Amino acid sequence: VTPTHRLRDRVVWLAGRVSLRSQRLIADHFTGAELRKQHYGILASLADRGPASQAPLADRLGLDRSDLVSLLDDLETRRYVARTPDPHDRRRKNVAITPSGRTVLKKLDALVFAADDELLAGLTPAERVTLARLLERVLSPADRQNLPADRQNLPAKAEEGDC
Amino acid sequence: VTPTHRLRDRVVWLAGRVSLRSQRLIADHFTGAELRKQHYGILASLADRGPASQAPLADRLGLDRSDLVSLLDDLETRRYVARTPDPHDRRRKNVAITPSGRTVLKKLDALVFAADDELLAGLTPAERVTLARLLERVLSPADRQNLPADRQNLPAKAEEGDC
DNA sequence: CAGATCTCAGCTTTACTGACATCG
DNA sequence: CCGATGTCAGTAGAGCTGAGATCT
Repeated sequence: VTPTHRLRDRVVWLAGRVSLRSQRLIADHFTGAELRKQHYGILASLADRGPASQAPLADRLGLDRSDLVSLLDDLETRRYVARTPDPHDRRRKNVAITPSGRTVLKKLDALVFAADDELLAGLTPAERVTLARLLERVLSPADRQNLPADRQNLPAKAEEGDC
Repeated sequence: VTPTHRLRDRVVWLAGRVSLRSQRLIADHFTGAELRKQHYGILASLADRGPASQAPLADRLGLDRSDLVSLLDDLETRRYVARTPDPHDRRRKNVAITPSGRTVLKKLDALVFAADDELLAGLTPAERVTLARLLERVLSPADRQNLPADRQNLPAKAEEGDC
C-alpha cells in the first residue's frame, strides 16, 4: 500500500520544499527589517565564530565571494560591520561585527527564532534536535572541504532517546 | 563549551544550506538531460499521484500556477505530458504523463536517486528514513492548507521500527 | 610568474506579483 | 457579480561565471 511516492522519499526534493517554506517564513517575519536572511547569516557568523576576512567568511556561510561584497556593503553603510584592512596581508579585509551590529543581531535572532519555531510547530523538542543534527551532518562533508578545523564538537552519537 | 552557534541550531538556516547542496547535486547529475529539477517533480507527481489539472498540480508540488505554465510547455513539446481540456469544466486542462514521459522519468529518477545517495552519504539507512520522515512532517501542516483531501494516507504513526 | 583576494558586470534560474480573458 | 482557471509580463532575490586590479 505504499505506491512509491518518489518525491516523499527523496531528501533532495524535501529539502527544497522545506527550504522554500523556511525562506517564506523568514521573509514574513523580516518585513520592515530592511535586512534579509543572508545579512542575518553574516552577523550571526561574525558574532558566534569571530571576525574573518571575506573569503573564509563566504566559505563558512556557503556564499559566493562575489555575492558577499554587496551584502557587506549594506551592513557596512549601516555600521553593523566594519571592514578593516589586514596589516599582514594587504589583499585581505578583516570583517568584524560592531556593537550596534550585535544589537540588531539580537532583534533579528528573535525573528529567526520565531520563524524556526513556526516551521517546526509539528515536532517535539527532541525531534527538532534530531532534525537539526541530521541536517548538520548532511552538510558536514561538504563543509570539511571549506572549513579549516572548526568542527570537533560533534560527540558522534546522534542524540537518540526519542523517535 | 557550546558557544551558541546560532546558524547550526536553526533549521530554517540549515534547510537552506542543505537545499542549496541538493540543488547543486541534482544540477550536476542532470547535465545533458535538457530537463531540470521541477520537470522531474512534475513527472514524478503525475506518475505517482495521477493526473490533475494545473492548479491542483501546482499546489501539490509547491509551485506557483504561473510558473507551472512554461514548465508544462517544455514537457508538452517533448510529448512527455499531455494537456487535455476537461469536458466538465472548460476552464481546466487535465495534465497526464505519457508513456514516453514515464520512460524519461525512469532515467531522471535514477539521476535523482544518485544525487540523494550522494547527499546522504554520511547517514545510515535508518537515519535517512528518519530525516525524510521529519522533513515530511515539517511540510505537512503547510500542505494541508492547499491539498483538498489527499493526505489521509498518513496513519498518524510515523513509520518507526528503526532509529 | 603563479596564485590569492576583493570587486564588478552580466547572466540564469527561481519565486512572486499583478493583470487579463475565459468560464462556472 | 463573484470566484476559479490558465496565461502572460514584469520584478526581485539568489547563485554563478568571467574578468580585472591589487597584492603575496
